[in-house]
Amino acid sequence: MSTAKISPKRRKAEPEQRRQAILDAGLAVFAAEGFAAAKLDDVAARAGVAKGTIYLHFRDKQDLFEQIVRNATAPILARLQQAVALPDMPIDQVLVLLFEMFRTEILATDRKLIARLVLTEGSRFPELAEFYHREVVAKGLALLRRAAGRGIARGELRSAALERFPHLFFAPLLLAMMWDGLFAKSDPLDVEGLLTAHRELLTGSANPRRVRK
Amino acid sequence: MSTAKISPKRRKAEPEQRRQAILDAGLAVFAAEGFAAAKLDDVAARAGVAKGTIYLHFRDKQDLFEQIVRNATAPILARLQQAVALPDMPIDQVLVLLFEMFRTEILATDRKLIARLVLTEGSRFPELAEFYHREVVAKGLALLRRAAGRGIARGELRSAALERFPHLFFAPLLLAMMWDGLFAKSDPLDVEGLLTAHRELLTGSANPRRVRK
Amino acid sequence: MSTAKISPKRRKAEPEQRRQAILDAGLAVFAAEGFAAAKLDDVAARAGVAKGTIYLHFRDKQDLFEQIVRNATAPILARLQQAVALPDMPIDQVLVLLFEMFRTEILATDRKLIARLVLTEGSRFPELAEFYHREVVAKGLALLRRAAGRGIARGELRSAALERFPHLFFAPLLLAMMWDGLFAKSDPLDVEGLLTAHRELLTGSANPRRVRK
Amino acid sequence: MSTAKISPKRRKAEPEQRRQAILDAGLAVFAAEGFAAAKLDDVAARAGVAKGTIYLHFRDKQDLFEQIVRNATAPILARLQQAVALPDMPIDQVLVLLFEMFRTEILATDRKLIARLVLTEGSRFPELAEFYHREVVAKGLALLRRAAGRGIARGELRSAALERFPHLFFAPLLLAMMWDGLFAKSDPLDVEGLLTAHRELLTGSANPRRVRK
DNA sequence: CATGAATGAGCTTTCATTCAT
DNA sequence: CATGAATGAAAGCTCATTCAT
Repeated sequence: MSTAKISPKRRKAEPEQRRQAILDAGLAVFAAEGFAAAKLDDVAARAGVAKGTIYLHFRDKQDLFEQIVRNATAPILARLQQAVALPDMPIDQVLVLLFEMFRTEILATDRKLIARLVLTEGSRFPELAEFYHREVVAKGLALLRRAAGRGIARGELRSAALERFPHLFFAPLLLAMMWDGLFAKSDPLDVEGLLTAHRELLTGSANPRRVRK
Repeated sequence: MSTAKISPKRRKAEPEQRRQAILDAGLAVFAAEGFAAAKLDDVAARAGVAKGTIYLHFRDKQDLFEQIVRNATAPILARLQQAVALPDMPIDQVLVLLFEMFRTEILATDRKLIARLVLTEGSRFPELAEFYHREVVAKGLALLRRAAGRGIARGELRSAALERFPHLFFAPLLLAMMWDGLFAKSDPLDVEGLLTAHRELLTGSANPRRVRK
Repeated sequence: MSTAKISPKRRKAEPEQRRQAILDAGLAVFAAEGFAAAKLDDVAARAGVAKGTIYLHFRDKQDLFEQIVRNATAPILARLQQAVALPDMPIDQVLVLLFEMFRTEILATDRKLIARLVLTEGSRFPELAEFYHREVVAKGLALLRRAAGRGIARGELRSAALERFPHLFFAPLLLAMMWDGLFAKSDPLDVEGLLTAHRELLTGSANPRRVRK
Repeated sequence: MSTAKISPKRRKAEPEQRRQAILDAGLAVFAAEGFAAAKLDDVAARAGVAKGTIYLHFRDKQDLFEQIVRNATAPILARLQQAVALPDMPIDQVLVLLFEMFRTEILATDRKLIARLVLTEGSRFPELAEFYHREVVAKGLALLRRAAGRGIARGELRSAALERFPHLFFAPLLLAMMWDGLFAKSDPLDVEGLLTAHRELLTGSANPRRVRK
């Protein structure tokens, strides 16, 4: 009775699951080896499928790579939408939220690998880089540019420069993302401390709450 | 015997020139293609030597790659030494100097390619990453940590966090380095503006000198 | 039970129709690509069946190929039987009939593709070549050998050689069959003219009827 | 002493010899298996080189195939030139010469394989077919068209049709070339007899010498 | 019977590395 | 030292064949 139910479901559900398994395996392998050195044999093995199966879902190695990145964009965008929809709040709280979101939703997940792949391989895939810029980077910058504008209007931010260069909000996030996997072994980075310090700098003469602690 | 006289100096000098030509060509090719996709054929062609000649100077492809990075470290270190040896000066001036140095000595030169290679390939070469961290990153951080300490002592910096996380000085430099080659085409970055804005944030309520100018 | 009634004939007829559709599709694909380069995917698509269906009717790719050729033999044999059964007539009329039959029944139909396939792939399928020789080639030669014998006896053919080498009747047909598809684009062949000229040569001092026209 | 001489020669002479070895091996393998089924592994093994060596001389499999055919054209052309340069002689002698040349220079050599390859694979390589038509077929036809014209003028040939369709001279050669390798095993063909009979037909009221025998 | 997703052996092609000259 | 032809392991991709549904 149980098998009678499981079996039909497994067969029906599998196509998309298989595709996802390949995407997941591909991400792991591409992240570990880089695009050029990644072996589709390894991807297949890790996904638990035969080599040929990859080609039922993806045109070729490059297509798989691009689908991995494109596929991971949707959830990030969803997070950004949430952030955009937040009620107006002090810039300091916005940053606390954003940095926390970054730590839990990006750094602690596979999405960190996606972002790193874009950074490390993007220059060899111009269309992909452009896609990522358009869908993720530009939107994130716009979001923070607006928040910065409001913060400046309210007098919460001293420097107008943040509206012109919202990149400055993100630079330490980028650094944190790259540090790990490069220098983490010899010199681990206290990401929480880094981001707290970053907030201090951005929001002015130190964060009283933090400082007192 | 006659040939030995015709070009005694050239014969002596050439091996080292050849080595350097290979290093230069290798940097260009590795930077353009990444380690795995780089072809030693291309390196040899670009260096104007035969493919076999590479193996007279380097054990294998990986050794060439590591030598390229290690070889480029010395000049960067020299710059850092200069910076360390500078007389004590206001933190603002230190930053102006450092950011200018970064723009002219790194961003505008091949050293930018070296740094990018470390960032993009470093995780596959742990020893190399460790070497780079020890020789360049750690020293740069220490330098700025000291400068930050002095700045705080003098009241030029509001936030003590910069002494704990001198990384924050560098994060926008990292961003500038990666932006180019990824998103430059669709959204060029005003690096000078970015770094000026960054200084404003670091040194407090806007940069009066800049503003007046 | 209800389905059994809805289309009792269709259900019975379909299997054979399907088989024929696969044979037709296979001929087209094998003729266009050759045996080795032909893809069963293409055959299935062209036949409007699933790939697996091919294996319900044929053991494997090679079996399909052989069945295609064997299957096409029957109609050719029927034509040959007709020709054999013809009343005794002047050799010239026999040739007119035969060449016309060749043009309309072979050259203008898919059977041209069959013959070409035997010529181009036969050496890799010895049994098939032997089958084709036994069933078609040998019979055709025998037919013409008899006709030649009668023509010589009647003084319609000058050369006894045609009885020993009835192949000479067929050689231009072979040439016509191969020319097309090889050189037709740069140098189209007037098959009717060729066969008429051929008859002139075979039947002696020009064909008076043709010449006068 | 002997090795001292052999060694330098072997190294210098080899490049072109190697290329030729690959061409020869390729012809054998392509002729035996057809283009699509031929394995470059087999070509390399038969040529006594490593697989990669093929790619030092030929762009890819198709290039190797085309070079094999193109490479074999020169000697055939040379033979044709000789034939063209022959002094004017009775058409019967021309045919004796030509057919003999065909038997010894084509049928008995690897060039037979070349011609067969063009026939069996030409339709998949239109440029190659066109090349072969232009360089070999058209020239051969022109040669015989001239000879036919002279023969007709002299009254040695009864039918003017041969000038319009010199193809008729060649058709039995084509048949002989294809017969072998297809039906030779079950029904060997007496090529000499066939060509003699063909000459009888072409040159008129039988060949007295042959007939008496 | 029919389907078509899945398989994996097998093929072409590349390229780091070697070595005779 | 320098060369570059040769090597052959390794990787991407294809497609005949199978089999659960």
